[in-house]
Amino acid sequence: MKKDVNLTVQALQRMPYYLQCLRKVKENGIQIVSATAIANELNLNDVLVRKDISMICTTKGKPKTGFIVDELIENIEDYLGYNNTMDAILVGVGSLGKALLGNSEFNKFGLNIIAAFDIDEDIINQVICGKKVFAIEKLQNLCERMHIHIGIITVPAEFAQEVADKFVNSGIKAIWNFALIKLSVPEDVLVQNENLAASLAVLSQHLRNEMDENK
Amino acid sequence: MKKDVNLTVQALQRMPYYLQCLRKVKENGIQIVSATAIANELNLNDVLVRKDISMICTTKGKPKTGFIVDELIENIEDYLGYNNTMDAILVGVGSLGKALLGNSEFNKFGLNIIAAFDIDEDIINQVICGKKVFAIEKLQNLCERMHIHIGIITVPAEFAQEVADKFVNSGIKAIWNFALIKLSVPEDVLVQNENLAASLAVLSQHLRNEMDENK
DNA sequence: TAGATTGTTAATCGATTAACAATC
DNA sequence: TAGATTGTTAATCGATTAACAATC
Repeated sequence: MKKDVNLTVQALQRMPYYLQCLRKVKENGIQIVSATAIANELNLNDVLVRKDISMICTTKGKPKTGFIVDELIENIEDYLGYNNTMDAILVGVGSLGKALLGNSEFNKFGLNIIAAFDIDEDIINQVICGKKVFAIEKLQNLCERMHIHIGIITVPAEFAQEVADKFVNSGIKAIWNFALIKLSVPEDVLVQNENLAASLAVLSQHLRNEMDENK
Repeated sequence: MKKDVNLTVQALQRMPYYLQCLRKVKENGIQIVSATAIANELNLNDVLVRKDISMICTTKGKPKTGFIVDELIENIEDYLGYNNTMDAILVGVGSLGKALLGNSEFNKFGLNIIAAFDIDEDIINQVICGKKVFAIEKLQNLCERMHIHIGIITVPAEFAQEVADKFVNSGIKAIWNFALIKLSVPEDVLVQNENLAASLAVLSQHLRNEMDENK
């Protein structure tokens, strides 16, 4: 049974950490855990954890004892869709694209990349990590035929919008964008940006502060 | 000349987008741009853009005209440290690690990965994308000798804490963590998590909403 | 001058945290 | 019962947005 609510992006992003924490707890043979314990482990506020849990879990906690670990795990996995995989395609078989194709971990997170696309004749028709690379022209047909709704963009920034347009025309509703560019898409299509440059900016600022302090 | 302030993480993460936008504007031969124009392009509030700019730029905008594109670009690049590279090392030469080693784009963002480490005998001493792979035992010595302050973790989650501990002992002050685990480190060390599972969670929730609507 | 844009101050909005009664 | 934990309501906090005078 899955709760039909929407979490804020912040709450959603905490979920994988809860899951990681709960699995560790379970490995240690513990069957019941309090929100307070989870909060301490992850450096979060305990009320926040309780609220997040109550948003998506059908289970209620018991005062004094806490929550049943197994039930929490199942509820979160259900909510995150880890138990029924989503099929996706990937465009741009460069070094990053290859890495994503080869990342078997994604299956654990409910993502299954079924095929890749590129414009480079040398790569087309190759099989990389068990996934075939097709010519970009075949994208629309394959997406429609296979009812694919997730597209991953790992092409250079200058081609990303072009790929996004193709995605939209092919019925894709969610785009995982690794190119550093703001894509414009219709309202019902979600773009999740994986912005490595932004992460680097955060690192860089911290490092500069550290260096300044030690001067 | 660089302003010595700290931006919020949110503001910091907008910077690479401003930069991308400004470079595009410059390519079109435009020399002066208004905050309003940038805001429209990136779907942001114009006051927010103005505030972000005023935080890190030494240039002031001129009423009615706007800001000088070249000056904005230079200020942002300076602030983000794109003009003086930071040296970094990477641990875990799996598919993701290889992809990061091979990503020549990082140099543009001021990051220079100078060496990699692994425990796999078959990989040690290999040269991947021009970067040599060393045995993990050599990490501390190399970091101290070369004054490295940035470490990248691309090992499986169960080994990540161990690597982080080694980093801390070797004088690393900023960790870019691709493993899905909350690392515990001293207060002065920053951990920037690249949480691909969290991104997938966002995609998954949106997709479920879309599917439900079309039922 | 008129109008567009800047930059500051105040208001809003939403997420997180604090306080506290209810429960086992 | 006493004490720990839950879950709700109110307060806080910080980021974003609105309002508006200053400027070219």
